[in-house]
Amino acid sequence: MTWWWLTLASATDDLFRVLADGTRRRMLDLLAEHGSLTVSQLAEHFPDLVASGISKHLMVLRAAGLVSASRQGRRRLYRIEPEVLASALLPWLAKYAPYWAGALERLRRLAEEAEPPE
Amino acid sequence: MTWWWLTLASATDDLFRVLADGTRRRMLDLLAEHGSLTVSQLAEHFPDLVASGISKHLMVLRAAGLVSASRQGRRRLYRIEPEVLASALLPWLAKYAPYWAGALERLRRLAEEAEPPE
DNA sequence: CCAATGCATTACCGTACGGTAATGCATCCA
DNA sequence: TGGATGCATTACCGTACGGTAATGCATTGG
Repeated sequence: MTWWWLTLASATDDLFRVLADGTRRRMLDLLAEHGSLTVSQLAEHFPDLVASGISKHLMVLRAAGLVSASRQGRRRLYRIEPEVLASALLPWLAKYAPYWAGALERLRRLAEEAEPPE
Repeated sequence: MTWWWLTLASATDDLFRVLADGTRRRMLDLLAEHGSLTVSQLAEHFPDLVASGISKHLMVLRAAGLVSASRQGRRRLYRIEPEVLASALLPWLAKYAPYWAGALERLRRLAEEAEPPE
């Protein structure tokens, strides 16, 4: 059980709760793919959600530090913050790394070949 | 919104929802560390939970395939299934791998040095 | 300048989920 | 063999969370 007046949840805990929602993960995926996108560009991919829904998910992602926002005229540009995701996820993954030696090697090779956008 | 009569959630989605709970992640961590543990051995680490709570979390982990159980007399031995976690998590991680080249290299080196229990 | 655009924020609602209590069912031991 | 142990399962409750609707506030174009 969680209480609002106690912030004992670890950063890792917060992260997994943020990632537990499929819409937010798709938003992260889109931002990882394109580097940065405006809210309306993001919203195009979620026809089932109204604007406030999009906005709320982006608030959650911002609060977790997984994305950052900057004004661009009257639009708002969202950018992914990959290091935040890495620094929260990779330490946790390290506990299971011994089981995954081969798979991690493949993953690392993927990382070398591809280049991030921008 | 999710409806019970529609099982459109992807395996990845299920996985993140399972991992969203800190208790379940600690259970996985303990099993990753020890290889396999009985329910009461696991329960020792969760003094705030009653037995049914422990059992429910283990049910969720079992349903996701992240752990497997076998009878050991009147005890029940839980074992981690690391490949299931890997096959669900690593494809998702691959999308972000380009951002994490260095960190993944460190992680892979960790995997090489350490050996899994049993 | 003033209506329209782009987005944030708030209030509110229903469902999902974590928790406990109660019950039951094997298995072991004295 | 009968009570105790180890665990699963079910029913039930409160909170957290995802969703929409309504409102507001900059910014921009006509």
